[in-house]
Amino acid sequence: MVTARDVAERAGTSTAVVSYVFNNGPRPVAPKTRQRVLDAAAELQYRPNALARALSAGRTFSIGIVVPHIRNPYFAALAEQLEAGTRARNHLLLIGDSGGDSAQEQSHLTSFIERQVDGIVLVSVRSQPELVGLDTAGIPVVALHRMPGGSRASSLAIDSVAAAATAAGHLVSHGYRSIGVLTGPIDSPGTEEHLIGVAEATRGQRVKVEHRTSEISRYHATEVTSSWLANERPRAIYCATDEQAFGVLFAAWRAGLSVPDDLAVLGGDGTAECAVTIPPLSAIQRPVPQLATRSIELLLDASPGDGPVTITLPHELVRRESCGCI
Amino acid sequence: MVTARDVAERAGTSTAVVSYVFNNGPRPVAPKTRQRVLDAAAELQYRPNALARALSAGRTFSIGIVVPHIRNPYFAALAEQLEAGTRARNHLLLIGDSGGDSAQEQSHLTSFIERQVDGIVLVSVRSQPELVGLDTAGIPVVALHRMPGGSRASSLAIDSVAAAATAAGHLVSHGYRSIGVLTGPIDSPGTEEHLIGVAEATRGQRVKVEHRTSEISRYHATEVTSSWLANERPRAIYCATDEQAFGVLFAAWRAGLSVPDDLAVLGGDGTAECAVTIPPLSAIQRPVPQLATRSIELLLDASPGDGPVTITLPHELVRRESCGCI
DNA sequence: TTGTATGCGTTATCAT
DNA sequence: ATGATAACGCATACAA
Repeated sequence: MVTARDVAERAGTSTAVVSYVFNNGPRPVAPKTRQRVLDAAAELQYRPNALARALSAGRTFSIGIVVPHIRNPYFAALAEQLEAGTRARNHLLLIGDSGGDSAQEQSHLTSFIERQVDGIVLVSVRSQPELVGLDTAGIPVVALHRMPGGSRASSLAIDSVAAAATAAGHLVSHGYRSIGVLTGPIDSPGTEEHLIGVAEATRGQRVKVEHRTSEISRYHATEVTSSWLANERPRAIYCATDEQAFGVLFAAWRAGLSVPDDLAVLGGDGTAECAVTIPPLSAIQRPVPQLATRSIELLLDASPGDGPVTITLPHELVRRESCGCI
Repeated sequence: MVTARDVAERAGTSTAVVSYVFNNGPRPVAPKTRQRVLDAAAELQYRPNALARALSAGRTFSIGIVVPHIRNPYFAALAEQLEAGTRARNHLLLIGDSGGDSAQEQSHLTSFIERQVDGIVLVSVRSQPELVGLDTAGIPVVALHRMPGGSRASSLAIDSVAAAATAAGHLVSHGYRSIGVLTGPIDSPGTEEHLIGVAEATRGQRVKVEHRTSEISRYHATEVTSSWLANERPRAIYCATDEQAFGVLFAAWRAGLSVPDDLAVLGGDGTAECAVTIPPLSAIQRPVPQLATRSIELLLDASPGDGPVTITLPHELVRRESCGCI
């Protein structure tokens, strides 16, 4: 490995000057000296050691994100946006996949603490994440869903109750009188909100609501839906996530049902993939770009003093063919 | 931050002993002392600083992967497997998304060098990646596609020529006499091999072969395919990647064409998603688990001395409905 | 078995 | 403007 010392020797100067050159400060360097350093560095292919730099400077220029499943298009989109955003600010994004498992989630968080990330974006599998160690480590956290009161983490999310109400309301306005709701496991973040929202929108509407859960996987959603459709099936299904909606679409096709004529379907994330499903999927759209941008701002621009904040972002209903709109 | 020194003080011992305890060596520690250290560490919620550890030990326990597009299910699957594999070996996986851009790819590689990763898995956007700096940094690299001769990187891949031949041969065996081939950009890794393989399999078969390219994106593939289908369309299309095949499926549906009756489709990755597309997608299947496992072995278990290796893994044709098999 | 002291590569303070 | 040097937190060779 070639170090600042090697560069200094070759340039006939000291390591301090090498550091000044590569950081544009904090001390000025004579143009001639600077050039000698740059030349020496180029010839030696010198790359500053980010570890040493971080150890000395006290920040790593990295942030971490933990998601339940990186193959879920919504989380992949989130990771993609976050990566772009962090890169634009010269930071590295560390991605942790919890596989929907609480212990693995904690293990990633611990790993991030050990690696001294400057901040963490969290999509927890638990509705009441523990966040053990994060506060004592002094690492800021922003969760992309509601957090229980008194939490040390900031929260940046859409209003899931309102979103579910929007979705259910839209299905009702299509005239569908029996609505199915497919969410993730009972204790996963958002499930309760979705149910409340749907209840609100259908109250006094003479609409039958039925609730099912599946893992947040298109494959498991397909399984669950297949048996659902085989019996007394709803006229429309609102899925808490796109991933599950994809599974519903497939199950409907397998069952020989036409979407939206026999069964209307609504997704809950509004990922880009919705535009090319068969048929294109109407969905509640989460503002991924804002989610990413604001997460980064919250993490990187927060003053040490200020506590956790709770921010609600607007959602949108994107109408495509699966609900019967087009 | 709580350091080893804090733990040592509280346990009434030295930092050396704290280190011995946390690393199970290299010196033994008396059970009683050990327990005191463990207790102190627990009470203080001590987490060893991975940066300092890495700086001192000379390895970071991390490996990096650079892929063109993390939202592509094949790369997402790769990342997922790799992450599981590295975690099993107590390493962290750093994921870099090049966005299909050569400069961004290099920028990620540089970032990985600076962060002193122990190894790099590369899926390059270029058929002749430059890998500047990697060799001088002494970081082992394994590419998941063929590399030009004389490269410093190992190569771990299926035989794309044979895979394409398998695919084209299968379509021919279905009796399709006009076959379309949709690959990524001309200079992307594998494109040439695919064309050669298809040519081999169709030689002297009185089969018409037509080649188109698109970005490796389902959306762009949809665009390209739509105009393709509008004119003199092929009876079957073999796509170099699943991502593109998904776009073809959608374009066919949009055009009112039935798959496989009007148009047969074959994918090139064999991701899990193929099982739930409409209709399910037949595809060449890449051995993602082996790709991941062996990459990790190559990077982590290589003796300093041994040079780059070239390994060919077997592929498989998975028959589903899109080609007409079921 | 345990403590002391040095080095890892960088930054930044204090001299010069 | 630049050089010497002390941290940063941990691992380990060397002492005891």
